[in-house]
Amino acid sequence: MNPPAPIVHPKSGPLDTASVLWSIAEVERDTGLGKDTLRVWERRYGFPRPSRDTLGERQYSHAQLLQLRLIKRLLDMGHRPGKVVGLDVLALEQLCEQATSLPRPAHAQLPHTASELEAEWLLWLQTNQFDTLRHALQQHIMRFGLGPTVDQLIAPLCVAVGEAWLRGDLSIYQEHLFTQTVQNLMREAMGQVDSLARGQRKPPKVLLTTTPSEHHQIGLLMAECFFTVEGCDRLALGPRTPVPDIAQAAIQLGVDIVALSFSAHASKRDVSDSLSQLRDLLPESIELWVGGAALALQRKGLPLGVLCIKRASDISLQVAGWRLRHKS
Amino acid sequence: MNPPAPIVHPKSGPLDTASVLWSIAEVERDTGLGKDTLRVWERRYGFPRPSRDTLGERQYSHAQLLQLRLIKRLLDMGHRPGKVVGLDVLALEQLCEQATSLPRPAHAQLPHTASELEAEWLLWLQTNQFDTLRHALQQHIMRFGLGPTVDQLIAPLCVAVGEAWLRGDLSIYQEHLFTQTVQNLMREAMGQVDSLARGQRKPPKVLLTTTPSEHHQIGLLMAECFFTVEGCDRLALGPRTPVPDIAQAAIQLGVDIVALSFSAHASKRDVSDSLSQLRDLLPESIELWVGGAALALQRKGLPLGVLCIKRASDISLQVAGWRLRHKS
DNA sequence: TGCAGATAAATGTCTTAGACAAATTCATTC
DNA sequence: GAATGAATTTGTCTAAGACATTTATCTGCA
Repeated sequence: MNPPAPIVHPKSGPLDTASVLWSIAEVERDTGLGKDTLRVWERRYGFPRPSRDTLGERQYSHAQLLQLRLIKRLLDMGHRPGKVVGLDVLALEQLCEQATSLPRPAHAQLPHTASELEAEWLLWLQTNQFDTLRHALQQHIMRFGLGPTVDQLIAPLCVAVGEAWLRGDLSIYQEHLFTQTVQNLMREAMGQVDSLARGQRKPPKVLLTTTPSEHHQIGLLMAECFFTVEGCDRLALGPRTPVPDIAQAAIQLGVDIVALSFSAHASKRDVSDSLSQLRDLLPESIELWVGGAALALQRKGLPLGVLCIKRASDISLQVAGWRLRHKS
Repeated sequence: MNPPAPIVHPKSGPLDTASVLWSIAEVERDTGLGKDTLRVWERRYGFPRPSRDTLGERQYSHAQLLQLRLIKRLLDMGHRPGKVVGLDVLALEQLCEQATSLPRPAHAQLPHTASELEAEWLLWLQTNQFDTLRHALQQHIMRFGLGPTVDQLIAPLCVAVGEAWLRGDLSIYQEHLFTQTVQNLMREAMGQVDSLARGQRKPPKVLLTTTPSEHHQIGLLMAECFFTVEGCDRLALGPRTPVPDIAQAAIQLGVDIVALSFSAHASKRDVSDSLSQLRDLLPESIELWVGGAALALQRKGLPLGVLCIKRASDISLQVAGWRLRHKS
């Protein structure tokens, strides 16, 4: 019904990914760039200029798809379409590396246990040793605790996996398996913390979810981990709840805090619109906390009454602050 | 970037859901009907005919949205647009009830423990007693086992929740919380089964996932439960893996079976295209099993070499059959 | 130098109407 | 009944144009 997509199907030809052609609907799904956007870029910037089939419909080459992925990544990092859509692959890759090498110093501040081992962890993924990864992560949790593991190991690993995928060092299914492994692990760990607490949950009561355009759940789970180790009462709605329904849920369930997560793929517009709408719908007594890799969060211009969490580990501090404020 | 959606925002007016207007992008997200489809229906059938703002852009009323949801449900059940898009709400509701009352006898064949208690379970959801629900489900698993619980309790409950949402008896956040509760429970139960087995996993090795247009994961988890109780070696990719990557994963990971799940919202085109493409990409030695509520699966016309699972519980039988075939 | 405000450029999404392949239904014939 | 062929239905693609909104640049003032 929705995006059925005329699948270009290499019946019995060479099965190399390089020779496959992509329809506009498939490119939209793969890159997250809307059909209208793709067409208007072609009109304005002359890229991408796909070939046409007998019907006159666009057929994107694999090279164009890769270039579009690269462009999307750069847009998510804050570049403007007019500056990057016209460039060739080489220039794009330079820009990308230039940017990924910058945030390193920020990470270097922490005990860089992970940062050095990172290559080894990635190797496990590349060789499909997911059980090894799982055990290593479990051990890390036991040794350093859930919070530090999420903050210093899982979060940087997610970034590294994303970059490896972009470089082509990791295939999509490996990224999926990584995500599933990590998610299950976090859920399991939280379950253990809960069973230790024997149902004793302290305030604040927190509602966790994402907006409908945000599919990624892993940031939310990382946040939930920190709320869990603080012993908070949590209600996880999972991803993709419509904004009015988030507000309804928060009010009817009587929560103290609504926590949202935005990945790097979130559009600035969606972030600010959702936040201001939600802030309006919620009573003042309910706080709105938001975090994630989205660029829109790092700029100023967030609506008033929205607390931006820069690092997941800051949640512990903020929870302590909340409890202090509600001591009475 | 992608579907930023001009959010219609009732700044300080009456906050009733009934008075809110919806943009075409929001209607697309809510109903799953594409923008192009909505516009072409208006042109052809005269419905929905939304009002326009000062810019000339479509503003759908809440009543129109509800009617579109109803229509989408009927389409998913196999009705044709030309027959249902022109009808009024009353006729639509009659059609809907007429259809939902039919499949009951099929369910009545089983021990209808659940069917009678269903109202009580739904009441827990409506009153937000999710812990009660959770405990009751856990108890049910302990008493009757994971397989029977999934087959006779969880699956019908999912259907009942979907219908309750359509009737307006359940809000979206309650449906989300239900889904999360059930998903966590199934994952937990599978974890327990695994820990009992101490890593001993027998063939067949199964890869579980959905296609990119299929967001729903719960059917997949139900399937995974049955593979788990059979002691199979499982690899869960989570939802939304591109078809070529499913094939790549299956080959590189050396699985015996690829298991896909399609919810009722899946379009026929997507189902058949994905299945035939995947069947082509996979070697014959890897079996392709598919199940779910999608209508396309119940009709004949599935590609050769695809095994359609009518009920989740059939998985146990099929696994036994597979093992018999691979005895040598 | 730094900050406010106005102007100009950029950008994504919506609009229109037409076209056509693929799927489905209906009528006809064996 | 089952199968063949014609007619209808249906979703998605195409085109260029329009415009609100956001971002960048320039200007003036402290």
